[in-house]
Formats: sequence, structure tokens, C-alpha cells
Amino acid sequence: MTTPTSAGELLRLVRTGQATTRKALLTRSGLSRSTLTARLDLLQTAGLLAEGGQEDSTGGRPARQLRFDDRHAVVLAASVDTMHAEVALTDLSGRRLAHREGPLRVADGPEPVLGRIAEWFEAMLAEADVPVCGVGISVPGPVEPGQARVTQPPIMPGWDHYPIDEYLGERFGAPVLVDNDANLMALGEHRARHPESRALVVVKVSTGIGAGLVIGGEVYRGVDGGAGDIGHIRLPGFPEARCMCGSLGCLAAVASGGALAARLTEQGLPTTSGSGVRDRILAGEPAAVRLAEFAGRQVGEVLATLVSVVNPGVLVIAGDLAEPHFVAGVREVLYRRALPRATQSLKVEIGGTGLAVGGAVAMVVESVFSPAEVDRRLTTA
Amino acid sequence: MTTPTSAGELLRLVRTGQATTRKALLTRSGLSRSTLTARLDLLQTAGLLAEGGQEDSTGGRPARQLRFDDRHAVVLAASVDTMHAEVALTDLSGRRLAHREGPLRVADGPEPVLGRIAEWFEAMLAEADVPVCGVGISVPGPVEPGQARVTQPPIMPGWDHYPIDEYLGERFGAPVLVDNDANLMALGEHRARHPESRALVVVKVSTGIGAGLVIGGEVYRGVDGGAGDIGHIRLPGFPEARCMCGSLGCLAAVASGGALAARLTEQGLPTTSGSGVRDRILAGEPAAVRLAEFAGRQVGEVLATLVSVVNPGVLVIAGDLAEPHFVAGVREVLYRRALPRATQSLKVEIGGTGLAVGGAVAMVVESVFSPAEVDRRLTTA
DNA sequence: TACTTATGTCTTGTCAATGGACAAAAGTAC
DNA sequence: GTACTTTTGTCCATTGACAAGACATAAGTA
Repeated sequence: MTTPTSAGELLRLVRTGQATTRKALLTRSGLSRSTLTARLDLLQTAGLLAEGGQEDSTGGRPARQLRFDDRHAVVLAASVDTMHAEVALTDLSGRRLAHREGPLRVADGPEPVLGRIAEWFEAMLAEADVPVCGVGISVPGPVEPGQARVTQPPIMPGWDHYPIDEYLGERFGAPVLVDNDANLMALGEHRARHPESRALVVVKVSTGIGAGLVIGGEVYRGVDGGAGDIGHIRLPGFPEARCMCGSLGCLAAVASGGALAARLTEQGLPTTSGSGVRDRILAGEPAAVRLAEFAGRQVGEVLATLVSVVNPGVLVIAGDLAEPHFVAGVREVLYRRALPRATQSLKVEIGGTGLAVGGAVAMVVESVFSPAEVDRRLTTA
Repeated sequence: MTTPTSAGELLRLVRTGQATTRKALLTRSGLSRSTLTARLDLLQTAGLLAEGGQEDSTGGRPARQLRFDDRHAVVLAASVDTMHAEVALTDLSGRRLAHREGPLRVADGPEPVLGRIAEWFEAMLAEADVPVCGVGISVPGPVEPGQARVTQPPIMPGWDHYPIDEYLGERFGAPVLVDNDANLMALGEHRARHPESRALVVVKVSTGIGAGLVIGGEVYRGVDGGAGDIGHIRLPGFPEARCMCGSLGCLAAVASGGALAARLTEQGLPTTSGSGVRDRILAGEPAAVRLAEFAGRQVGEVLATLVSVVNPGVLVIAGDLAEPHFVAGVREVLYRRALPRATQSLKVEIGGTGLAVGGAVAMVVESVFSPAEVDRRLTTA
């Protein structure tokens, strides 16, 4: 059913901006006009496709633009972080229609956290009365591929195998998708800023350290869903650094926001979290700046290998420590340790905010409006 | 043309062993019997498909087996290594019909080396009179994706951009495909021993050090074709080790066969190449064994990060140094430095011989008999 | 007003594939 | 040897998707 010219595929072409007029779809799909019209009619009556403005005329009648009807449903997305959470109600293009955020301790366990998130969701929904097509949640822990549950999270006590999908699914009557924050940040960054990149890596450095990989346009998870798990690689030379995972000398125990907070506190500058470290760095406190560069270099040691192995086009540093001093440390080691071949066309960037929420929206929209799913709904309806 | 049930796809199902009887193809493809018969007839008259033996009866007429006619053409494959080359004439399943090998210095330049390889090819062809469907060459240097030429090879003087495909293509009247040895070893290992693995890494440790990745069944090359290029990551702690790439402290300058040969020579045990080092290790010479374990640990440092990033199911150590002492060093560091999550289901193995030749054959066969290519030929013929 | 380009809507023909019906082949069970 | 089962081949009418045109509008520019 899902051929390269099925209705679902056509919708994908429009949705991803690869073809936004009937003319473009005609040449791109190779379909005849009659067939194309029939398909588009189906999509339009299903409310998936809408007509937009007009192209500039090239001498004759201007082409009418087609757009994915991104207003006929909304997505609920949430990013749960260690000490903080953020939720958004977006249209299907990821535009934010409403937003909430606030302190929320993931360590309090799933029900308090998800309860608060559900309250936020409901408050946002009260404002706009549109059906919810899906819920996407970003969590700071490992998620088994395809499951909506966290497994053996190091910093999420009480969450192990908690049925996040059931809790939220019953409450909002929509499919619930969950993934790890680094994965979703990578997905969000890819879709929002580097849709053409064949390989992109996001490294999140906050309380912990983790990487997300997007390869060939899809999140790469590895065989056990552990790909990108660089936070607990043991660095040589730090046998005394105790990590919250229980080991000694982990990268996260040396260079994460949590580790730097502890060091600053030792040095008489009480700091409790990665965002506290960030504040001190941004304020220009010398000790914090030195530590940021140091941490950047440590992470850079690992990223040099990562870049040599994966050879990505884009490397994004995100999270609390994603600021110029840290990134300078990363760059310094990266360019010293990795081959020019791997770094010459590499872009190293600082990530924006809201990446995880954006990735969660993308995950939901691409699942709910995948060509196969769209075709299925059109034929059963 | 290439639908999920086209003749080419059917051939692929048979070739990869996913469906080897008409019955199986029927249920698997969902085609009607008439259509399936027509497709199979096409493939049979084109000489691509042959009938094999019979399945065991399940109470009635036993199903006849279908097999890819792996005798109707042959593949010429060659693996060029630094000091040695190996060629094979194989059928389309990769079975060796003839074989040659001998010392051959890649540093002598493309024409002497390719000339000798072409002589071997011709000698082997004289024995069996079957058409050549393609030529596959494995080289110890970087190959631009999709090209049949080496670019800026560190250890192949005179080969830069040499048109290998033209030289051999004119001589044998068949398409010529070229790829890096690590990539082809990974492909060969995947196809021969781990066809189900979703992510497999081969690390070749001989004169140099390089890794090849097979992800989702295909060779992963990264954005610039540099993926797996771990030989010249600079290790901390070896500022004096001069590498043939011109840098200092590269992994290859510390732990490759070439580096160990130099160290052994310094210690009064003259050794010229990686295979010389191998001989001394296998002979149990204490200095060589100690060095092998040392080198294994150094490579293990890098592989710990690789395994954490890629989370492969299989890690194969191949090349001159692929022997138990070296691998013990790798394992020791790997399990100490990487997370259990990444290593618990990881198989660490020692690679067999002839992997690169096997990979070269697979590269050729899969290119020449890809569904798209098969469909194209059936329709034009 | 003439021309150009984009789009919608018919009709008709083509072609691939289905779905049976019928037949034959090649085993097993007794 | 006979009855039954299962696999395979073949023929043919029907279906359904699509292409290819023809024709008609729509909506701009020169």
C-alpha cells in the first residue's frame, strides 16, 4: 500500500518541504495529474493537507502552495530534566502554542513528576480546543528502543519500568512516545537546523553527560539502545572521582555539571547543580571559567574518538555547560587529537534551548504522520 | 519498477536465504501464484535462478528448493595489503574456485601492483571459462565513497587518485569496485558470520590501525568517508612516538604492527613488519607477548569509547596482531572502561583470514545483483 | 486583449496482478 | 496398489490503478 507515490508519501514530501506545489509533486512523483488530484483530494478531505498562499508567478498562473495542515491537531511534548521540566503544546509543525516550565525534581519519582506534567498539559489544552494527536516525553535516562519506559536509570529513582505510556495515554487518549533526552535533542537539532546532515551528534552536558546520534535522518540507538552512552566511560587519571553511577573515574564524574558543582563547592563557592555552574561561568568567575575549560578538554578527549569513529557533519554541544569556554576546551582537544579528515568539514556548534521538546514533537509527528500510518488511516476511514 | 515484489527483490530473498522455495516466496511476497511463476520464469531464463534439491516432505509433495545460480558468473576479488596481496576467483556465493597470493609491496605504486594482480586474475581465469561479473579490490587506504580511487593515502605512494577502475575495467570488461580494507573486512565478517547483527565493527591492526563499521547491514562511511579512522587519534602520554602520517603520538604510532616491529628491533629483536611481530608473538617470545598485551590495552582505550558510542553487537579484531594476547589486552581495558550496558551483549572475536577478499566479493555481488540492477537488466534484455 | 502557466475533470486504453479452476507432479499413509 | 496431501504449473476472465490526452478554467503577465 505504501508505494513511493502513495498519499502518505505525498504528504511527507509536502510536510518536509521537498515539494510544496502540485506542479512540483507532479514532476517529483511522476504520477499523472488525474491520479495526483485524487490522492490530494483524499488528503484534503481527511484534513491533513491544506492550501496555502501562492508562489510567485513565472509568467502565467502562479502555483498554489500546499501545506501540511499543521493546525488540525496538536502535540503535547515534555522535557523532563533532573531538577527542571518544560512542556509545550505545539502545532504539527512544532510551533509553540503554549508553554510551561518550572522546577521539578525527577528524583521525586514518576507519579509526582508526571502528575505535574499532566496538570500543565491540561491547563494548556484548556486554552486551545484542538484534538491531541500524540504525546512525546524526553527523559534523562535510558529508554529501551520502541518502549515508552525507562530501564535501569542511574538518576531516576522509582522510574524503572514505570508505564509512562499508560499513565499519560489514559489521561489524554493519544499515543505516548518516550525517548532519552540526548536522542531527542539530536533529533530536534537535525530537524530544526540540519535536515540535510547525514550524521549529526549532540552531546548534552548537564548533570550527566550523554550523546545522541542521528544517522541517515534517524536516531541511531545501537543494538541495546546504549549508543551514545559516553557519560560513564572511565577516563585515565582520575581514580578518585566518584560517580553517581557507583564507579570511579567516569567522564561524568570529572566533567559534568554535577562534578563541577562539587568542585566549586570544595573551593568555597557553594554550587548545587549544573545550572548553578552555568550561572557562575556566565558571570565570569575565574574558578568556574577555568573548570569549564578543563571539563571541555576532558569531554573533548572522548569526542575526538567519537568524531573519528562516526565522522559526523555536525557536533552540537548542549546542556548547562554549553557555553563558549567549555566549547573552547572541547575544540582545543578535538582538533589536536582527531585527524583533519574527520574535523575539516565538521561544524562544532552550541545548541539552542528547547531542543529536547522540539525533538519530542518531531518524534510524535513523524510517528503519527509517517507515510505508512497515513496510508493506513486513509484506507480504513 | 523495483517494487517490494519485483523479480529483483525475489532474487534477493532467495540469494540471502530468506525464502528458498516457491511456497515461501508466495507467502512472503503475497503475490499470486501466476505472477510469481512469471517472475521466477524470467529469472530462470536469465540464468540467475536455478532449481536445487528438495525440501523434506511434510506429508505431500516436497517443495523444490530455489537457489541463486552462483555458477553462471564469477567474481575477481583482490586484497592489497602493505607487503602482501591475495586474490581469489569465486563463484557468486563467495566460494573460492581459485586463489593466488604472494608478497607485493603496495609502496611500489599502482601499476606494478595492479599489473601483478591482473596477471594473477588472468591465470585464474584461464582455468575456468565463465564470464566475469565484476571485480572487487580491497586497499589499505581511504577511498572516497562511490569512487574506485584512493584519495590521499598515507601509506600508498603514487596511488592518489589513480584510476584503478579504468585500469582493471578495460582489462576484464567488468565493473570494478574499490573500498578500504577495514570496511570490506567488516562487510565480509557481517555477511559470512553475523548477517543478523545490526551493528558490527571490525578493527584491523596490522601495519596501520583502522576500523570498519557495518550498521543496518551496510558499510557506514560517515559524511566524508572517514568513519572508523581511528589509527591517528592522538593518545595522551606518547609525545615522542613518531607516526608515518607525520604526527606524533598517534594510536598507530604506539600500538600498530609497524610500531611494535620498531620497538622489538630497538630491543635487539630485528623485526620488519606486522607479520614479523605476529610470528614472534605466536612463537611465545616474552618481549613480543608483553608488547602485544600493551598494544591491546592502548587500542582498548580507544575501543572503549567506540563501543560506548556505537554499541555494536560484535567487535572483531583482525589483522596481524589479532591473536589472543593482544585481544586479552583489548578486553581488559574494554571491560574496565566501558559501561556494562555496552559490553554485556557484546561479542569480542578474533577475525578469520580472507575477510577482506570475502568482503570484496560481497561488495561486487551485492552491487551487480542488487534488486534495482537485476530489474533493470531483466527489463532491458 | 493575447499569451502563459497552473489546475480540475472527464474519457479511454493499457498493463500488472489477482483469483479461481483445472491439472499434473511427487511425495506419505495404509 | 490406492487414497490422500501438498506443491507446482497453466489458463483466463476480471479488477483496479494509472497514464495519456482532450478539454475547460483559473489566474496571473506583457
